[in-house]
Amino acid sequence: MIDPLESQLGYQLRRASAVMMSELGTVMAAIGLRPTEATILILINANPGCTQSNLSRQLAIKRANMVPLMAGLMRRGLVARERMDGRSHALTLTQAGEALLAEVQVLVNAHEARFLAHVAPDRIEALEAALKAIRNAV
Amino acid sequence: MIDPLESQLGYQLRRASAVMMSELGTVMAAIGLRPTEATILILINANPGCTQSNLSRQLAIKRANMVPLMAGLMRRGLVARERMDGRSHALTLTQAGEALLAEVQVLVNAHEARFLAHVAPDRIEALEAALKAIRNAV
DNA sequence: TATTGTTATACTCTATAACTATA
DNA sequence: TATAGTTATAGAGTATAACAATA
Repeated sequence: MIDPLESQLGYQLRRASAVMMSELGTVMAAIGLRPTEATILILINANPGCTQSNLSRQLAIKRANMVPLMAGLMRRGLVARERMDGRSHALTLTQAGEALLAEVQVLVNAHEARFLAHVAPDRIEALEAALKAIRNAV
Repeated sequence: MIDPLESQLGYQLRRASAVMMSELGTVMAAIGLRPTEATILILINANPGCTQSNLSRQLAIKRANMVPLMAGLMRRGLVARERMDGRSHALTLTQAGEALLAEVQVLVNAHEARFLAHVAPDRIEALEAALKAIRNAV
């Protein structure tokens, strides 16, 4: 089959991203997390005391969509929150959350390494720079 | 906010892809197509007489999900199909489909160029090679 | 007035199972 | 037995509008 999409950057980006996301989904399912939930744990750990709105802006997830995500993480005892100023809450990882984050980091690092192994080392810097440029193009 | 995700390839890939896809969605909406519908027109044009299953494999879209997509394109008179062997149909673009495809190509080319303009020329080859490598890593 | 968190809702994309009819 | 097309359905992810409480 002739495929003109092979030479389209946007399409190739979409397919490459889908491959990595799907694989990450499988990997994360082993510890009961979805990729998005894992990114939330990573961000709270790096920014203890941050709010849901902070996360939502950083991850480009609408505030409304953060609600069920956070509820799930709190229900599972991975994240705790404490009232800050009446309308916002400071988020932190619980001990269980920190323990799970350690597993997340191992899995994510292995996942990244697995894919980067297929990219020529002298192209990795260009790949990362190009992705940032595309993200900031708008 | 400290963001460890900035250094993660998979996450950057996802965000870059989301930016381009969202932008393409806006661009394509001007001619009443979603990005996926546009890719179908492109592939049928490059492979007249192909079947739904051919497209589904090439685009990594499940057969079941092709049904409403194709139904929509046929209802709008962009794609025609003709019985081949009783269980499969040969797909072709109608005249209206070809006319719309011409618009698609103009928009897609402009869209690609707009983003590639932000990537250093000597990195584009590395980017494309890396994306292919990632796609084929599984 | 603007922001935080929330509810409700809807739309797209994706996934599976099961059916029919054909090969 | 395998394939093409289909139906129905369920799960994610994402989008908007609107609300209460607070700043």
